[in-house]
Amino acid sequence: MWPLVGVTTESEDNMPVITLPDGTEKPFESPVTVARVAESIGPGLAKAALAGRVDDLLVDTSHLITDDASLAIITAKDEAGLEVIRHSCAHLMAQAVQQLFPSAQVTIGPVIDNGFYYDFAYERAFTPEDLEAIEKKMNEIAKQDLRVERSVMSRDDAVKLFEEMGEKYKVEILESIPGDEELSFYRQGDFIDLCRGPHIPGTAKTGAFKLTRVAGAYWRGDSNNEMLQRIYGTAWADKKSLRQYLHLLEEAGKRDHRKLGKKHDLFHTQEEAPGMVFWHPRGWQIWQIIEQYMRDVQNASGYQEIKTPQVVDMALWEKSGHAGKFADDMFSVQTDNRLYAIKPMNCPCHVQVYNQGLKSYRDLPVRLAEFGSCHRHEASGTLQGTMRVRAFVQDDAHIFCAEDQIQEEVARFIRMLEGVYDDFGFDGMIIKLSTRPEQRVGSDEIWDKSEAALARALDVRGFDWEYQPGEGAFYGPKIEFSLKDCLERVWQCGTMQVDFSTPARLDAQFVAEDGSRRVPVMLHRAILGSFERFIGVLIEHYAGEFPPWLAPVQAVVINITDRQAEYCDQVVNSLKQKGFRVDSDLRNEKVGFKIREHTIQKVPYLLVVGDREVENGEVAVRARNGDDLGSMPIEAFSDLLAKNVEKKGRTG
RNA sequence: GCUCAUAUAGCUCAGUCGGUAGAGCACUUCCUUGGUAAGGAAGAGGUCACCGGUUCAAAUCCGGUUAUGAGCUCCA
Repeated sequence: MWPLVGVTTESEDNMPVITLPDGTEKPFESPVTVARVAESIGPGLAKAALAGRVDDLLVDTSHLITDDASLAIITAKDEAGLEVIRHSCAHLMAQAVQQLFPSAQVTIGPVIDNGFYYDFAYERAFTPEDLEAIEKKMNEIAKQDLRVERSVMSRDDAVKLFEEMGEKYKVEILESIPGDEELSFYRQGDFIDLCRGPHIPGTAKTGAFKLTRVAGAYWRGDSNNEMLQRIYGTAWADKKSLRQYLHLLEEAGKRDHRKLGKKHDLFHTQEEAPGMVFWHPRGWQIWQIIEQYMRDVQNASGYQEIKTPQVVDMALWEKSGHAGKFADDMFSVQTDNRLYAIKPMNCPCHVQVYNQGLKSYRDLPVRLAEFGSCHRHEASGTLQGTMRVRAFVQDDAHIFCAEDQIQEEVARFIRMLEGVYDDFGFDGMIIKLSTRPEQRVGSDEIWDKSEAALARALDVRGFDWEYQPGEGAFYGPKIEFSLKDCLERVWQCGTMQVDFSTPARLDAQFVAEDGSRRVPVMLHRAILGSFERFIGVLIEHYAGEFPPWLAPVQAVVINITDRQAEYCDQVVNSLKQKGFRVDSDLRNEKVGFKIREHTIQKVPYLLVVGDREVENGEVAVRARNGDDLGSMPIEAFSDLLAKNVEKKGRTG
């Protein structure tokens, strides 16, 4: 918390007065700036002050307070202070880059999670060696503690100034701002940048920073524009926080699903099938567990499972509108002079199933689910492990319902999704509601209605959620439910989309109460999203240490000498008959060796069998955290495991 | 698709100035039958991603292709 100070600019004897957090009043000599107030409270605070919050406005420490106000001194301990540091680091970096590479032009440099970046236009890409030099230069400038000064300028003066400096990109930005606006600029030494601020008072207060990587980025985020050089950095209040963050990154890297997928023998990919996954026995085991779990959940929630063709005549995709928009991203095959698409999605096929037989309003809602295998030719640069692939299976379902059923169906779906994420051990989901894009089908009235229905359904459950304006699909708004991977990257998994367009395009109908033919609304929805992505997120979430109900191998029976081999086989068979996933390890190795190996493989339980256990009909149970659970009869272990694997699944 | 980087044994990686390839683990065989995180010995294993160029000589330098990674753009 920062001290919250009341500032009265004019008291009876014409002197400003500040009221400290403890209530004491202090007369104050004009002028009242954030820095001087901090100083009057104490030298420690004066040194720590990075910015101020005057009423609700973030300002520099040099800001002059002219009216009665409440003032908070912002330090590095505040989230807002950290943002100021990061933003100032971006300026510091730009200054360093221009000193080292005078022909580099500046563009923009915002604050992001954990740090900042700045985009430069330069004749070549920056190298890791450049980064080192830039970071060194930044430290030098920081040491000089240059004053950071705010100034204001008219737009036209600013255009002139930046034109003289040869900063084409800045001029372009300035020219896109209305001419009558007065703009603020920040100068530190020889560097000046257009910026709202606030910024730190001097370059020595930039905290602890490190440049992390270079990357290309399009000017104005448009792939038709030239590519700029983006430098990313991370910045923190102090060295300790920076170290902690770097350590976190390192640890997170260890649970990368690609690394663990190899280590635990779950899957692989290879050059012959880019963006497609070869699932190994253990990985496929996990897949099947999840698929059966989802099947149970869906069955309990009123869904009917179907299966539709993989290869469908292009005509259907043209009718649905997908070919027009995504033709380049579809795999296709030409056979017998007929052009087919390998299905990129399941919806049109589900409508074909719905369309069989005339439906009555009494039949609605119809909920059709499919573990639908889809192929999309995603751009090569977007592929990533199992998270973004070209062949994937969705836990897809489409709900055909009447307009007045949307609300209830959405609410019902969200309950189901919450239960599923909970069962998989996820707590922090991120919810976004994407609204109408510029290019869309359907009337504004319908969009109003469906956006409101989705928003209401979220509010009813009391969720935190955000709008993503303009990000909806062309046929309707959508809710996206995302989970985070170990690197805090956000992956969209669940989705709920309202579609007023596809059913009509594909001639879906139902007979209403009054006997008229009407078009149902279609809800597209998925909880896992794709199995590939969801399993990838799961691997990272659990760092490969799956809970017993998901573990591909739940227990390994280990003998000490050859004498117990036969008994081990009996143990494995009896546990397998109960439906558990159990392996034996009868290799001619020492117990310690085998225990080490299976512990590294994160097998939940190791069952050690020596002569003693054979004699008593027991197994010695060791948990994967190293705990010795003692010897127990096989029955007792199977009860223990059963308790740990309690049937997951909720009814929506 | 764009920018940059990377590609060496099944895996993780080393390979200096351009001179015909190396480690650990894994694998095979043998010895060892050992009670809770690595027992010992021997052996086998590589067209250095692919195609081309420079050179007396290329894993190494250059160009292209493919794949992968980071980011950007995209994501029905």
